[in-house]
Amino acid sequence: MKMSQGVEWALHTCLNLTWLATGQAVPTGKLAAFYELPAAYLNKQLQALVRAGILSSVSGPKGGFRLARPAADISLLDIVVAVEGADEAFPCAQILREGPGGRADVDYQQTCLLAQGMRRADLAWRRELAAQTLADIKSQVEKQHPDTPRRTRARFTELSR
Amino acid sequence: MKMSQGVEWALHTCLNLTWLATGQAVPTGKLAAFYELPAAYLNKQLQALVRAGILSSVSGPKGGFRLARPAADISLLDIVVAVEGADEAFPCAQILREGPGGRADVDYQQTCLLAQGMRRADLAWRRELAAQTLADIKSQVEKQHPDTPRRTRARFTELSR
DNA sequence: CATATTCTGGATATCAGATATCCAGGTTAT
DNA sequence: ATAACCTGGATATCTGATATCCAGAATATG
Repeated sequence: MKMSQGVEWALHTCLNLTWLATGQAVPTGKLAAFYELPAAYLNKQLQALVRAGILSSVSGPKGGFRLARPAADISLLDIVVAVEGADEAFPCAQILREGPGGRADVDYQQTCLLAQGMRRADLAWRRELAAQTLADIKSQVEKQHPDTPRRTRARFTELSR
Repeated sequence: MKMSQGVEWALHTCLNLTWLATGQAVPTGKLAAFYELPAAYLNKQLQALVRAGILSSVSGPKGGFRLARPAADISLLDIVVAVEGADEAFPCAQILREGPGGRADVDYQQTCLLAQGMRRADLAWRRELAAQTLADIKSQVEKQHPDTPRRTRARFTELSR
């Protein structure tokens, strides 16, 4: 039941991008150096975020990644789904097919009451993640640490590559 | 973000046990044959359920497993935690330590606002699972399929080993 | 136009955990 | 005494996450 590490990278990277001028693109190298992450692998997550429409990419010198839409329109769920995939955590393997009265023509993923119970929890999880946007987190951080925007921008500037 | 297959096995196995006389113990072989599962591996999950106090085991001939407490006192969360472990799905790797102003003496798992947002969703998930007991599921099933108790007992009887 | 920078996507290697099997040893009904 | 059954450890296999590399395309700059 572990979520991949890439989710944390993606969340923090997207949050950092909220503190930059909207037009400014940041290359993978700088985004990775910010937290000393492996650049080539972080790039895979960034590509997933681009495919999901959360980031947009720019090729060439001065290229890189930036948020594709306002932070208020990006939920934590958007980012998690982009990196982890949209599948539910509970894999209903249709175990009931093998049980007494099991029938091949029934979709137990839908009818199995245990699967429904698990799905109910899964939906509550998604609802909670969808209710929180990057803009929410951003403003919470700025309230607790008012110098974070300045420090983040400064860090990106000083990172050589 | 996939949950292990064993969770589904454990959930259905525990549910099936709610339809047996409370004193009756069922050996691993029968529990596995019920859904054509690998017995030796299912046994590992059963052992985990015993350690969690959900099942109790009986050695020797006529031995096996039975519920250790009333179905109303066993939540879906109890079973999931017993098999999957109690860890949160979101692994906060303390990424902020490497960022600007990161300090080694701060527990970012507690203070990081993104980690808190993920934890909020995790708690909602657990709350939803804790609110559903085996007794709830059992009564829902019996409402939709009144012959399930009889059929389940019959299946256990006919399974040779 | 030439060059250097950067993204894209595929191929590949490595490692951890899930899945699965087996066995030696302990318990207990008959 | 024997056979059925659980326990826990050792081990094998397979899958997915982690990680690296490279060839090709896009583009800013001089």
